[in-house]
Amino acid sequence: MAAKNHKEPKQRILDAAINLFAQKGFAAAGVREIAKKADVNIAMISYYFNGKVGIMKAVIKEFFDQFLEIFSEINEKNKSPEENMRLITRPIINFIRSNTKLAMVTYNELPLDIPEITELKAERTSFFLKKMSSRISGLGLDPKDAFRTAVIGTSLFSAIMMQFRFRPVIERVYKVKYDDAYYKWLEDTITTLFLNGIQGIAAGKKKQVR
Amino acid sequence: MAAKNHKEPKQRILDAAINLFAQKGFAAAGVREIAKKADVNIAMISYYFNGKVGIMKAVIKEFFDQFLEIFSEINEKNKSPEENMRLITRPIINFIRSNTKLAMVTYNELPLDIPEITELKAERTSFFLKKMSSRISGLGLDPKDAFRTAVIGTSLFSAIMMQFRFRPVIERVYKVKYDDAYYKWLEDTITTLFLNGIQGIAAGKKKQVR
DNA sequence: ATAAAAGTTAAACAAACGTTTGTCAATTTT
DNA sequence: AAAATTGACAAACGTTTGTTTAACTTTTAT
Repeated sequence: MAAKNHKEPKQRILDAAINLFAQKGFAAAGVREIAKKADVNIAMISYYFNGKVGIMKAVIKEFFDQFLEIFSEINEKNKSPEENMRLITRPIINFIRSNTKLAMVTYNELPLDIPEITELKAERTSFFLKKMSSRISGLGLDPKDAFRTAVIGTSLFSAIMMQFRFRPVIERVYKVKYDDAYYKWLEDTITTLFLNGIQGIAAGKKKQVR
Repeated sequence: MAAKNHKEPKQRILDAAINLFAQKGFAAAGVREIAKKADVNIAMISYYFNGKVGIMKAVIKEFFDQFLEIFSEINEKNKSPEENMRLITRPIINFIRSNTKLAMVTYNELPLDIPEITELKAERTSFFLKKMSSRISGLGLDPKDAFRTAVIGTSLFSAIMMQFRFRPVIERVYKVKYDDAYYKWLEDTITTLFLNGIQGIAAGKKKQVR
């Protein structure tokens, strides 16, 4: 139950909190539970984070800081549309795969009202919105139509996120393992889906059935 | 603050709970707050729902019961692919529009661990998964590839859901109002996006910019 | 009209909540 | 070596949590 002690206490608290927030939500995870899992005294939470919501602030900052760094900066003009689309889907999938709980906590708590965090959330979310919008507009859409590209960009992110949120059900119902092969397949599927739609998927019969 | 008294107490509790759950999440919403908003004594919650999680059970049941009823039963063979796609996107958008908070509560709490509800969630979610999968497979994809159509179906639902979860940010950043015109435009956009992808959207220049 | 059932209430329950206090050990600075 | 700062701890703080009890009123059934 207790955590590994080879990390700094502050980091141990953050790790434990992310795990518990992902499992039961921010409000349902108690500070005693977090402290126990982090193998740390309860008082250390206020000492390092100024209270429970301070942890959530740190979580949100960490997610957005890391996420906004994942894209290679430029869309190469000489690459195919599919390859350019892949340059968006791949980093998103890989990032969420490596930071599943961090992403799920942030995604889950974003629409919820936590008074002390409202400003931080609004600021980071609008930045996220613009980033996704600009990445999508590099695919041949009108850059002036930022609203449309924002809707598409958030749809893409949410669609990928959904595969992680529903992982337990999907694995059980369709007898699927979330392994390397699956993530490769998911990248292909999402890429084709968002580039050419369901008709694009139906046309590409070369893909094997899973 | 207090609710309208022309409804039955049980329904008032449910309405108040859905509103508060949507605003701050299940765990953060207290029974006293719910009772106050419903204009009902606290004890009535245990009386009608056997406690707080009983309300959540009722919420989940209501969402899935209502959602699984929205689709017209058959995909008409003589309609265009776009019209058949629209027969999926339109009811989803309309339903979430009319039941935004109910949908947001369910969507938000689904991945979270609430011990007494695990079974109910699993059962309903897998049913939801299969329903979405079968609807998508009617669009020209191989019905035997249920896993692929499930991924597409959940992506579609999540993409639409995202537009409601991010509504405050989107409205502010892009100066958009969520009115009839917006929902019509959203239906067009999501329909084209999932049927023909971003390239389909880029090709359809007849659509006006918002 | 009488009895039984259902609905409603205020008050109290123990348990859990997040935070803070005061004390002591360890480290760093002077 | 002395002083100051930082890190860590057990214990207690006052609230708030979800639930239940017992008394009471209203409605329904006999």
